[in-house]
Amino acid sequence: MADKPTMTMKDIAREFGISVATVSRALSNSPRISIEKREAIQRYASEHNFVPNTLAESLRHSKVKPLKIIGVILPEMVHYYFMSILAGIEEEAVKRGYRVMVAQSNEEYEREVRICKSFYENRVCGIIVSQAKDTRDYKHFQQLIDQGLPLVFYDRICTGVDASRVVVDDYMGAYNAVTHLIECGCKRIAFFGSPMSLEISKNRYNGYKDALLKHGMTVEERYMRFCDNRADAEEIAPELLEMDDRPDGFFAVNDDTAIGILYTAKHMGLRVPEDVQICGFTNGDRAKASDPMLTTVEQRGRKVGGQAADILISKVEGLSPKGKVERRIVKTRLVVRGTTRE
Amino acid sequence: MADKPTMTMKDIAREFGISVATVSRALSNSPRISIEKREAIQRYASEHNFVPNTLAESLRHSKVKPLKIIGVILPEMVHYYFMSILAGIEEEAVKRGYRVMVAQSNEEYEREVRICKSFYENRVCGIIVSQAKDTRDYKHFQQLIDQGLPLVFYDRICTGVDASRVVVDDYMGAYNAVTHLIECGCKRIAFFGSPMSLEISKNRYNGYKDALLKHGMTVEERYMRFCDNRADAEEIAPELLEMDDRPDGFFAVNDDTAIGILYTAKHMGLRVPEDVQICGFTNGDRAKASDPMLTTVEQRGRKVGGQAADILISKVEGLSPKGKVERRIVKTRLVVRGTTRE
DNA sequence: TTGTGTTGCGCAAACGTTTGCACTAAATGA
DNA sequence: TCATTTAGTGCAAACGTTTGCGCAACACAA
Repeated sequence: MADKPTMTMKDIAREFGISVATVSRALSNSPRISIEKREAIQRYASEHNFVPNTLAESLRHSKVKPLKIIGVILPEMVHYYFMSILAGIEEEAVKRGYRVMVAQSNEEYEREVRICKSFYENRVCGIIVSQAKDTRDYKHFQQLIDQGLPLVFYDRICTGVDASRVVVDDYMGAYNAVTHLIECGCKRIAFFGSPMSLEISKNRYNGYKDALLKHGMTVEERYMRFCDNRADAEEIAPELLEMDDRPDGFFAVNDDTAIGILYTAKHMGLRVPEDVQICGFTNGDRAKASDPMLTTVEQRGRKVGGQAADILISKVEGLSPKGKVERRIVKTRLVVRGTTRE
Repeated sequence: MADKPTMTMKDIAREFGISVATVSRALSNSPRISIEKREAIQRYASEHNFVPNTLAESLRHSKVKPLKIIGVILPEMVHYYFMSILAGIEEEAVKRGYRVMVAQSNEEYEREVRICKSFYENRVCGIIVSQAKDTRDYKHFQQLIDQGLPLVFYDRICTGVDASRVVVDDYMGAYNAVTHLIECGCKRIAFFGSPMSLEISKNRYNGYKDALLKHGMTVEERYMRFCDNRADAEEIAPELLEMDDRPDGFFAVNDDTAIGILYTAKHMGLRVPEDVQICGFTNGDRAKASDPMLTTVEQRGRKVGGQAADILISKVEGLSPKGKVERRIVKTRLVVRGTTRE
């Protein structure tokens, strides 16, 4: 904010009685300037904290130098996990001298495309994105990459383009959660998840399945439902809970759904965790607000965001090759609370 | 993203067989160019969607034109109210062709100062901020204003500088909440709030007080506590609940605290809402996750954010005078759920 | 002496605008 | 008729860099 009296190369040139060209070359370390003069000029410049005029530089090169701004696209903002990720990105970014520009796609393809375009025009140095549910076409992402902008996906990775990605270990998260339920004595564990079109649903389902098989249990269709929100859970859970051999354990794809199951069970007169045990996924604000508090898989949004930012910045700064695809997997952590016995 | 073959004034000049200067003047509508030529040039330019090179423009004027980027400072990101506000800002911004850059102060003064500086250097067109709890000194804000950057405060307004602000109607929110408790039959209503140093605490307290007085009740010191989080609430609430004439109603400054009170009461064997009624403030994720669900004051973060962005953009675009201080108050809305009888 | 390099630096054009000034031609006034 | 105004346009400098090219000075070899 301090208003620099804005010194130019001309000033330096005058000071040394030399030409601007020489100053320019000295500062860019051209070997065509004698070493003594070069150093003298560089010292003088840095002492008087000379900073080259970006405008002129860019104009000359007829291309602008990318700013230290990371573009982040969230499917929606008011969402615990996404906000945690944003927080993680911001922290890592600040640490390394970057800022973040943020936008929400509202899960709409059209919006996502517009955001990409706008980010590009605003000259962000790279983009971190979780694609909208709507998105089936990946041209807008590919274009960015073609323009040389590094791209990193998180959470919902894009299968259409080959870019770096960081996701949470959904498989192990689910595997551990279900194993925990089994260890707490559950014999019939239900699965409430999203349709398998999303990578993460598939992974969580596989974790669920493998945990069952590993412990000699069978995977039963009738204990599985496509359901990923509370309203649906409250509608669907009674079907299961009224069965003769009703599930005594539930693994839900997120906390919201888990809480729907929890209260449905309670209102049906079942005790949690004595009669029914429940495990969610996320560990957001809700998890601690329920009664009993929710056992859940901590999704480590901050960590995910931090890793995504790290990958991106490393590419931007050339610390790691731009083309190289990095895939990082953040470990989840089971948070045991009141909806499981232990 | 579409790579324009980047046409310059020179191209236009060549096309018309005139000089660049004339083109420049024609496009800037100088009366010194004959009207026919002016229009012809303008038509040609827009038909070939010529867009002037910002770099050159800025270089010439030796000052850069502000970008359409709004800087937003949040005390912390992972916080329901603040994310709602951010979402509201983003929506309004997008609607009007702006983008948002975001940073969190973590409630630290130092960080806040650095963010302001960095935002300025990144040439945001204005800043929307809720000051950190730490902040006692307002020079950094004043400097921004002095540099001509519009500033809008939300939530925690800064008393040190005279800038536009948008806050929620804390007074009426509290007043209505407490009135609701009274109408539900509460005779002894406790108040759990933050210290009165913050404007918002004072307002909520006043709303509480006036609602009591208005209904012929008295304000009793012993029913009031400085407490604004769950951990403290769980420690403090028992004191009150063990009194002979224990409160039968609680008004808490946020949902977190309210939930602390709720569960403390339940664990002490009291029934909610039969024995004790509770009302919170925020209406975040937690509010619907508790059992029973929390009656609370909806804080309308999206609306607050939208209004803040509106004020800011109007100033940036000169629709409203920059110097004028706007104060907007967003109405709250009482959301009645299970922790009050009605 | 001439030829051939090498070293160190400056000139000037270029990037795409804006703008003060000057110039021409036509119109107007006395 | 000549002086003055006016309208319409172009020249060229300026903004702060970068960079191809050329030039001077000197060294060294033949």
